[in-house]
Amino acid sequence: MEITVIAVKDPSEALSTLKTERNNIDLILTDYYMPGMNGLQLKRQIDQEFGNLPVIVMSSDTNKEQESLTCGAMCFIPKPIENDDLSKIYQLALTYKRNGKSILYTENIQKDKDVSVPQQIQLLPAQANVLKTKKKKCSSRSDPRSVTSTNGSCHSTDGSGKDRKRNSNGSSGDDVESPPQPTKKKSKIQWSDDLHFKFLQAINHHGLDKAVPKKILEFMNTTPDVPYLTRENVASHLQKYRQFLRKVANQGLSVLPNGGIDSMFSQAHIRAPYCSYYPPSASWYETSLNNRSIFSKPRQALGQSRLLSNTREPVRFNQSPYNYMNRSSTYEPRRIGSSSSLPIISNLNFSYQQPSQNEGRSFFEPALMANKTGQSSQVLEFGQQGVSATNGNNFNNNMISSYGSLVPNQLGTNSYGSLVPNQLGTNSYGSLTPNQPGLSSHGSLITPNQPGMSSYGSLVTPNQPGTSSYGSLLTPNQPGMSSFEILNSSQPRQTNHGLTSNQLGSFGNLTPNPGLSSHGSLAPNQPGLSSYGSLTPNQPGPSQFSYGVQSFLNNENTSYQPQPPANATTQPPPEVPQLENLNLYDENLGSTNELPWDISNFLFDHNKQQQGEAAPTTNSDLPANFSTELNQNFSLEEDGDWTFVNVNQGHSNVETSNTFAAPEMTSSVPNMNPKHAQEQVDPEFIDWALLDQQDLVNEFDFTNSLFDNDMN
DNA sequence: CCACTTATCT
DNA sequence: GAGATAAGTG
Repeated sequence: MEITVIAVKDPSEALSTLKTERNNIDLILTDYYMPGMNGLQLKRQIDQEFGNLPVIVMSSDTNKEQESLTCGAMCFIPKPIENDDLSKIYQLALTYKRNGKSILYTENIQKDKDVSVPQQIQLLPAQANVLKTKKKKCSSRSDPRSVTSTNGSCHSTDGSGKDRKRNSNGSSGDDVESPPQPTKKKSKIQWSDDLHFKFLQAINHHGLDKAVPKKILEFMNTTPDVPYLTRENVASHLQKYRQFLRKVANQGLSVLPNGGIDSMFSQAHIRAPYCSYYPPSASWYETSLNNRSIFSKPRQALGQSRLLSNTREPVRFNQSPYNYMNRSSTYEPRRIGSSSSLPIISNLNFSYQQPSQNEGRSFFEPALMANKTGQSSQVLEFGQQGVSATNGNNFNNNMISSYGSLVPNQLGTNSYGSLVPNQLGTNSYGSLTPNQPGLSSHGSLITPNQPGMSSYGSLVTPNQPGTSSYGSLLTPNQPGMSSFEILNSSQPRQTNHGLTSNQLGSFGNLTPNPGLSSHGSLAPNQPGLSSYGSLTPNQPGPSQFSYGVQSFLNNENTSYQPQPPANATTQPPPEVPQLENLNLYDENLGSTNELPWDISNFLFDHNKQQQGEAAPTTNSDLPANFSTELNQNFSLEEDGDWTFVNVNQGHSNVETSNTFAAPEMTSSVPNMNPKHAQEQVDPEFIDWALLDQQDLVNEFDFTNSLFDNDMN
């Protein structure tokens, strides 16, 4: 039999030749490296356009052998080609020609004793699989060559097996003639983080609902270095991924080991690349909200700060107990990081040399700080933006959690506050370095989190489309997402609980937000708006009122009595802010005036007497069993290294002369949800500001006192 | 038949 | 448990 060789100069010509000569071509011999596309890409293209044709890949780069075989090359021939090889290629071609250019060449070759396969030429296991597939499908295609003589019979399952799954032992009469197994086992696709990341990118690109295997595969193939994947590979992975999402959606973060992120710590890490995507489930979302005081104070929780400060102010870590005014954050059972136990200290990998006495605290001594202060660094506190703003020292709270290893964490373990990159496959908490693709980022400093990931408290982390942003500093989150505690502005139509102005309701921002009410912002809000507990006076304007502005810029009187604009004719009467003014945006509910969180966790009655009346003199204090309760909450041993402190022990009123008197405590908890029964609470008597001011009480001194007391 | 999802197997 | 593969579906 005669064999004709058609030589072409490049892949595109090969393809065009195939178009016209498809029926006359039985075997393709290609180089690996070629202009335009490599040999495997060419093969892929051929597969798509012309069906399976045996392709032999040649290259001097023997590193490409494995890839070639994995990608379905018939065999790989290292260059330089030897005479021997040529003859074998010839034999192969001849064999195929003889048997028709069906894909079913594998067994034929092996049967054909004449044909000896060169050593480097390894039969691709996949061929056997293709063979099986073809068999099962009982092809009725008209092309006679698609069915070989050796395997012409279609073993129909005659419909009876329709509702039956396959047997565990597939040999029950299935294979009329089971093909010889290839010598090499088909290698499994390893969904590495990198690969999964690309998978996520594809999902992201198409949208989760529209991402189907084929589209995903196409998208992934646009990026170089993606190993050859079949649609089935992707489909399988997609199935697993969806299973994961479902699980997370159903259970929220409880899907994580032992019910919380911090428990992951002791788990070392979450396995499975699937774990790198947390859809903002309802509970998670709610949890986030619960974590913030609507009243005031840019503060605790995610979203840090220090890097924005050019001061040398020592970094302070974890002011969690300080957060006592925000009961919901510490008592909130589902709050991220507080839901179960704290990390086990023995898991921490500190590598820290204690500095000499006069070295002072530095950014690099998180471990020491944590231990010395007893401020048991909590995972939940990934990098705060601190309330030290009250002292004009903005951003000097911790931005990394207190588990600040100075050495790289171990492979496969999560990274908390490390200064070095965490390892592949691990999540990153408060690290200074970027986390790895496909992983969530919690409080990292310079961690651009990856697509498909939510961003928690990262510093310069532009989070990706379709993800929510929690507490990031420079993180413009994407349209349609809510933004919590971020530093810069979020996108329109979002609620922003952050540091910068957003378009909608603003809580605890550092900058003014236009057009909306402002709670606890550090900067004045815009004219015509109400202001709650901001640090600066809100703007003069007709319908604004400012509650409890703890301004260090202006005197407090004016903070309660903002000056009308020059062109104002009359001073507007004070106006009690209404919750209706809040323009909350909930991802699920859309715009809503209803507070989406349960405020019953707030234990204090924030009513105060009346506007202008003398403030109550009772300092609010923590419940007597507060620390104990917390420690129990977190399964801490009372006398262990990890303990909560009662923050009120930390400072004295002398140091904090600007301490505001606490509101009178009553047993009633005001129901601040207007849609619920409001009962007898006169809105005019609600002074939200007091809470703020209590909250904002000289944190600087407080922190110092902690350090001073505890470091000796 | 194809591509997708789901079920099952390895 | 990850990934492959068969079965079911439109």
